[in-house]
Amino acid sequence: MSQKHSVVICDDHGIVREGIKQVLASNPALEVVGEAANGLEGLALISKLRPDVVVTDITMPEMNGIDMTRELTKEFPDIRVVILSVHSRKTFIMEALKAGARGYVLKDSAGEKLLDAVQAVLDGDSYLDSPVAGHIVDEFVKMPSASEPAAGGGGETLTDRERQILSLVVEGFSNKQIAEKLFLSPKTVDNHRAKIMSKLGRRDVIGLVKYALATGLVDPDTWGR
Amino acid sequence: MSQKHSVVICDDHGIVREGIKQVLASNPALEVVGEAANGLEGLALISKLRPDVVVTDITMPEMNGIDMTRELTKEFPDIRVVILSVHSRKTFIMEALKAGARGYVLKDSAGEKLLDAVQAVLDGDSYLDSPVAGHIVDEFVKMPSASEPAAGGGGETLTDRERQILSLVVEGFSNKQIAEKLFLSPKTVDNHRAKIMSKLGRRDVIGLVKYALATGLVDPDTWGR
DNA sequence: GGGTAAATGAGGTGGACACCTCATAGAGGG
DNA sequence: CCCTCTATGAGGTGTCCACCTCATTTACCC
Repeated sequence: MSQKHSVVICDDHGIVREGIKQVLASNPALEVVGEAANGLEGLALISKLRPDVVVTDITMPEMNGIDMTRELTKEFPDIRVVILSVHSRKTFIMEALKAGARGYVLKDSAGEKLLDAVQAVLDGDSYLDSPVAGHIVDEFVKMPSASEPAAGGGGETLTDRERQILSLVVEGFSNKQIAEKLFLSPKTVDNHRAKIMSKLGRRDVIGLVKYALATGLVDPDTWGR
Repeated sequence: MSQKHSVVICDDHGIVREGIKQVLASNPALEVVGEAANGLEGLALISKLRPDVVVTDITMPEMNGIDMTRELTKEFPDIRVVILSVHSRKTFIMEALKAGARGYVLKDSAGEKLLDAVQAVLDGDSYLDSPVAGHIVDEFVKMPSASEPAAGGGGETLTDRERQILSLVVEGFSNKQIAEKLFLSPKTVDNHRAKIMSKLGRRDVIGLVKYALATGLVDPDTWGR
């Protein structure tokens, strides 16, 4: 008899975490061992707790769910990630899967789908919500043998670090604040920033914000709070 | 004892509805009698079921939660409405209260607050989540006299010129470009800009962009590219 | 092992901007 | 008629940032 499978939940809204917890509770083989409100918190918690599965939102302050997933699967390839998001756009799904997520469920869907997804990734399978699966199929059909899709739309691909810093810039943090947050020199942040702008062909912060909103790096709905 | 109080839930995300239901289930005096995924559905359902309380999101397709509340309280003044939202902006809260909502809880908050809010409105009271209450207090403090503009730094009314310049700033134009466009001295634009920031209590361009998007000064859909 | 890319960091320069005071001129209200 | 609000403009100061070059370390790939 195998013991319970541990789950960590990441979402910036308390009510949503509550909902996920309650949904997962209906499967007695699952145990929620921790919760985090953003990607950075999540990473810290997960590397401490080493859960079997992580259920995470995409749009979160500090660090988004996709960047977190990317870090996570790099360091702990055994941990399965299920993305639970409001976004059904192809770019999100592609990014999430490339980052290493094995499950993708829309928040519109019933709780049962989340349970199925968690079960699937625990079995080593993948699970895509049906509207999501449709988009992915479209994508592969359209792709002949492309080398690099260069997701993010703009032109060049940003590195992990660059995306992370970009999202902090767009949140409104200054170079100095970002440097303190990430334990870097302000000069390093400046350099990353310059690289980002050169890659994206933008000349100011507003251009970066537009890029971030257009590509969904930040959520247009909750960003403007 | 009195019989159970009936509740209808409106939210466009299944998982969130699930969460709300589970939270409310911990109070045995409450019974969720129906769910809707948008305001129109909600209105139809509510006029059929006549629940004691409605718990609703703001952002929903077809009809948003505030418009729904307005219709609702006009037709059925006895039905209490609790808003459950991600938005902590004053404008949302004020609109919701003016529309007739008696409770306002942020999704960031713990589920317990929602239970308290539902209990409060059932008792005929009002309930405002603490960060929300803070904003409302700001609003009333600001009202009696505008003699102290610098102190609060809260939301004040912009003049036409200020709004015009703000929208150009948010579009990404520099002070110099705006000056040329409006046949002004760059210094004048700078002064307006300073006044705007002082009025809105923001310290950088990103703050201005957030304000403009949140208040609809620029169109979130077309702005991003 | 050499090439390439990413991440880190430093130096310097100029420009844009946030923040301050001050001044003037017109519109509107008591 | 004064008083306030708005719009216009100027002066100055300091900070942050965009843009440049250069250097080091790590890592991955052929």
